[in-house]
Amino acid sequence: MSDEPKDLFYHYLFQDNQHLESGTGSSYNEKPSYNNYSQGFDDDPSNYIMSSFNDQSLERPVVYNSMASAFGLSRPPSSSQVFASVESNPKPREVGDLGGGSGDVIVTANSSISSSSTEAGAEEDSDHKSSKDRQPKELEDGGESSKKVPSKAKKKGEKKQREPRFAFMTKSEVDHLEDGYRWRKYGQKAVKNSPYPRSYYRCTTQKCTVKKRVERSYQDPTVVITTYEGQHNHPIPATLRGSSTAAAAIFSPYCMFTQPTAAARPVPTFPQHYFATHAQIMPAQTMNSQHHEQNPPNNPHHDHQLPDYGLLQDIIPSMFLKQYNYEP
DNA sequence: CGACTTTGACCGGCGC
DNA sequence: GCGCCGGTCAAAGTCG
Repeated sequence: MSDEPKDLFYHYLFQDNQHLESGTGSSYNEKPSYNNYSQGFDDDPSNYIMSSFNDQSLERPVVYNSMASAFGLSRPPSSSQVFASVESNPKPREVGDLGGGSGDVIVTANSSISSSSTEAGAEEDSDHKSSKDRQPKELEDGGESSKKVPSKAKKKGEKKQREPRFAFMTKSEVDHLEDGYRWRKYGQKAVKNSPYPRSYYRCTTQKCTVKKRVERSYQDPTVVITTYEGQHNHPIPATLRGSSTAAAAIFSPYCMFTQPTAAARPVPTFPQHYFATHAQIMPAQTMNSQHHEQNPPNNPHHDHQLPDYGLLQDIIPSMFLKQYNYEP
């Protein structure tokens, strides 16, 4: 990740999501002011996560079972508060960058969501297995080690194709949030200008190429940025080691997010039940004020102060349904 | 013993 | 070409 968002253009969908304008990319300077805990993202390059709402057909999509199924991605992590953004069809670029399109969705919700990865048959492939054509360190004299070298990968000049990505900014005490899938950590890197490392995970299911990155915002350490890349081509594992998250997931036609799990130890910021049945897109200003109010999470009056900004399915372009073969 | 994490090395893209 | 940086590999270590 770089110091600056480079060529990124982004567009905050919640600002004009009334008319569902396809993001043509407002400039970097037009970003809105943010609330306390998300203001860190303003300066965090990781925050410049795009979604490409370039689809022309913006007819109302059908009900989603979950964002995961809608996008064919992993479930968002369990947590009390989640900001999300989508990158649908990213142009080839450095994997570290989160940029790509335009349009940004911020979703707040409590907790983990229902699962159901679609059989989407994603564009299986690719870049990860072939990613490297490097040689093992010690292979010179053709010892047995040379066998370890898998293959050659891509032809030269062939740019990597990036899987669609979905990023969540989550207020949570734990870095790696339980999301129902099993992950294997395959790397950790220090993040430039951040005291917090970035961890790289890969889905442990065979032939599943989904990856995710987890890092903590350096400006607001209470916020975790989780980025999913790719689509699961399998259901959530029936049994999850040390957790019953998968089994505990609540499936509702409208529900993306379910009750928090103990594993996630979410920080209670919103009323626990408020988002239980509605995934909501909320303007940044709203989150702003809510945050500044600092109402206790279980204040019953607080519930009524939360305006309804509509359901997620009302603003997500139908392109995702098509792209990921989602069948309602 | 298998599954998973840690960690240093390596690779490739990109800017200068 | 060089250096920086993000991403990945894979050997070694850890854990249950």
